[in-house]
Amino acid sequence: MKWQELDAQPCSVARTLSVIGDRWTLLIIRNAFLRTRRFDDFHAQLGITKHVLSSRLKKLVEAGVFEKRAYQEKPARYEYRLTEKGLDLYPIILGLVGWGDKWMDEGKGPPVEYFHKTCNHKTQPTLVCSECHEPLDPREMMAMPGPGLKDVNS
Amino acid sequence: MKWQELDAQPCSVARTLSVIGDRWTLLIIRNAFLRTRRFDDFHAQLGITKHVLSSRLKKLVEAGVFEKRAYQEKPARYEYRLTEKGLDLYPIILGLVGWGDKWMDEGKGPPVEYFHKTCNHKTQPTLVCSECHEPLDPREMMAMPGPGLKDVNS
DNA sequence: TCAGCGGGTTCTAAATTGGAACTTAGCTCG
DNA sequence: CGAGCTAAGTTCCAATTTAGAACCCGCTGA
Repeated sequence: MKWQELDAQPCSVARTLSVIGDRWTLLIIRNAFLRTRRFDDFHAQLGITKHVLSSRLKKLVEAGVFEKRAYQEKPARYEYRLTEKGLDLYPIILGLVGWGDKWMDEGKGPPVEYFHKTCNHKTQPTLVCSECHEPLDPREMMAMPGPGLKDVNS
Repeated sequence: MKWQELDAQPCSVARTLSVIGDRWTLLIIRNAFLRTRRFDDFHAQLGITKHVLSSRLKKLVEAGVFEKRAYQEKPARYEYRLTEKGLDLYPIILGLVGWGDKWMDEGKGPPVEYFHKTCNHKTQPTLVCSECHEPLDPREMMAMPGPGLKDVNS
């Protein structure tokens, strides 16, 4: 399977990965959540080559994750801002953070901690069931074909 | 920055991506959660080349995400099972599913739905604050340096 | 004894990445 | 006036990674 065929699969994981599933993209998005917006800042902070950065930003703008907007004219300068669709990637970033904190911290504790301004506490983001609000365990979940699969295996 | 330097960064996102952050790895893990365990099954289901599959499985076993165990001898046959560390990736997979369901469903509805056996309901996994149990919004969160960062910027 | 299976390895060609140099347009300093 | 600086890229070549197919090995069942 080629990379471009990925978004045609009837699987939300594959479709999501077709947008954000490469080496650099999630690091770019991580920095965007830390308020980085400019080409050169991404370049300097990430150590990514300009070539690759340029192509990823283009792809993410096309995908609707970033919006490219001029923050000045003369000379024209642009910034990249997360759209609503991009902001919705936050749970994925926090999922990555949570796993890294738990399994890759080298015994030193988490490098970054999160504070929830709404309730004024340090928070440990947790994935729960929308119905019973209990934390989810993979062994207690069952995957079933949904409506988006209907016409595929008919 | 090279791929191998990624896990040395004082960032849990980077460290997590050093393990699961490439094209195929998350698809392999997705299928593992759907109970795929054998080399040839991964190969057939994913359309991944054997070369890449072999190298990814090796890497994931080294990282402690999968455990390689013989399920028969004569001839020796192996299966790959998620460890506790691997099972802990579930929130990330569900995060990817959730985003794909919301933004990439092509108007047809989700291809796969999840049923929570504990409470007997179809569920929409949700990321909430561990303290106030409200869903998290990136605009209401603040990232702060944690203990794992101390010695780096001293 | 020979076809088939599970679980790989090896090979070559094509695509992607890294790294450095170059471009473009408008400042700003002397 | 011209030299150098800045932001945001593009172009080029070499090195790495991937795709795809072929091959291998130990064992089995017919």
